[in-house]
Amino acid sequence: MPELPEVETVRRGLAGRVLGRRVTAVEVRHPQILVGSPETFARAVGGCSIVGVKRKGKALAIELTAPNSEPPHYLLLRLGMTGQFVVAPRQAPLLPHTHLRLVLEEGAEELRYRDTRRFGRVRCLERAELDEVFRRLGPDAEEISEEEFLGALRGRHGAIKTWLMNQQLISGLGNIYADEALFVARIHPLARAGRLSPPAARRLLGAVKKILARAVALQGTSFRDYIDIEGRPGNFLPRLRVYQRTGQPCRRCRQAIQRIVVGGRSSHYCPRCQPRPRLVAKMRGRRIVTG
DNA sequence: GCAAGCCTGACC
DNA sequence: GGTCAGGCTTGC
Repeated sequence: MPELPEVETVRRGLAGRVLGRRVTAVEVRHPQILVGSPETFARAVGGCSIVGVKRKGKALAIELTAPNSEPPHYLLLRLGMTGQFVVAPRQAPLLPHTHLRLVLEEGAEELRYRDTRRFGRVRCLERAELDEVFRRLGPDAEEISEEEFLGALRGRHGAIKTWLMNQQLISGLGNIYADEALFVARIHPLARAGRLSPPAARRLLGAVKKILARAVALQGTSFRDYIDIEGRPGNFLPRLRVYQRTGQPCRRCRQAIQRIVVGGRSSHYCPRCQPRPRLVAKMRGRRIVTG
């Protein structure tokens, strides 16, 4: 599932591979993955040069300039759950679920968007619209400051796991890295976000950044479908400590990893390393009673 | 029938 | 405003 490290790997791949190249032809094979009409999309994108690739959270934006020097516009990509964006030789066989082809200048290669589940979306936007999309996202999880992180936790009554995956508060984390960060920070996924102690909150921020940096360095996690623009899987899978390891021994204490559902999403954690915070509250209550 | 990210809409 | 449930989609 493409989260920040996977999207960043795609961004770097594109920046090193297609910058400066022109899109000479557009083929929309499945309009459902587009926001807006295929005709408008093809007209806006065809003939443009790729001049930049930006990312915020899991959102990827390819900056395009038209030959007639109109203001730049952007291709916004959200890979959803099974989206793949690859550079392929034009004559390479078309795999099933290939929904979009962007032919690159000289005609030997093309960019292809593939998406089995079709949860992803591709959209062509003007600068002001992209700014609005990015503005609605919380600070990028790689760049968020301690002040922003602690401020966003304040007053939140929901579970910390759900909070980590709320893209309006902090952008870039999905189910994999949210579970992994909570394990590293030794915080139970059901702990109330706004009730984390300042040390626990700082520990969580440190864990988020550490996990993301390591995953980016290893080109992300290929749990199922994720590949980079050259078709290569990520290398972080063997480093996962809790995600999808239900019943397997914790790498720290050997206790069996448990799975619970939080906010409708499966959550994996170690019951010994990530104890329920409620116990602390009970003990505090008893201490007052026994004086 | 379940899993996922993200959007929409219902509810307080 | 926050919070939660439902729907999209298809391979397992």
